[in-house]
Amino acid sequence: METLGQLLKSKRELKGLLLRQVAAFLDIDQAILSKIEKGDRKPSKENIGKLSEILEIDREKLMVQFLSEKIAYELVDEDCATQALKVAEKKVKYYKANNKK
Amino acid sequence: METLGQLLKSKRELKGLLLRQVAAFLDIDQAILSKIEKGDRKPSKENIGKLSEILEIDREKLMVQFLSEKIAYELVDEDCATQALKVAEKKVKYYKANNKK
DNA sequence: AATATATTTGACAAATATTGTCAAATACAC
DNA sequence: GTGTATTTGACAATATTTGTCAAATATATT
Repeated sequence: METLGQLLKSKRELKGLLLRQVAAFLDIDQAILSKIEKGDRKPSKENIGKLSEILEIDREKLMVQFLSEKIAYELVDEDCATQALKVAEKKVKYYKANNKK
Repeated sequence: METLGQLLKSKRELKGLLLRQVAAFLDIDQAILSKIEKGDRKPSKENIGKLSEILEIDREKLMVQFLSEKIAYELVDEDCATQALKVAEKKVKYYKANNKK
């Protein structure tokens, strides 16, 4: 299963861009971008936006990758992970329906 | 929709326990427990275990409440929340199937 | 193999966030 | 009113995240 980092790296290489170049565009140190690709650091939301631009990846697709990976990582050690996700889905729907502001 | 804090508070009151008593059992300051019930602070995993004991709530039920609330809170502002949850579910299943160790 | 360039890694500091402690403020019962 | 329970906010102590940098490693070119 492809990780966010792997996706970013393969797209970057496809475009023939260097870490240095992409990092400059994101305005971060290239060490951080390297770690993001390696999965050692999480990108910020701002990073995601910029990455979707420069690598021409659909923003929403990237965001889903990012969020789902974060959540899955948080839950991987929990026995009741799947159940928690189902309940979370209900809660999100409930909040969104009611808490509009 | 009932929050984790509301569940904890109603169970505590049902048992006629004071914040002070429950907090002592959890070995935390009662101010923290009050905030947990109010939803201002998150309980630790250890807290959850102790709470399930003293309030006689099924541990897994409490854990699901806790985790799902945390996740829902993280996602509530995201447009693609539901999609992210579905992908997260796949990832969790994938990790669990493969990463056994 | 030697050089040049790209990437990765680790150590560390700076900035943020979380957590615990305490006392004062508020609410509630009698 | 008094007494007790709960809530709140300020603050310190801790832990986590984030950024910076240089050295180590890998990769490509000649």
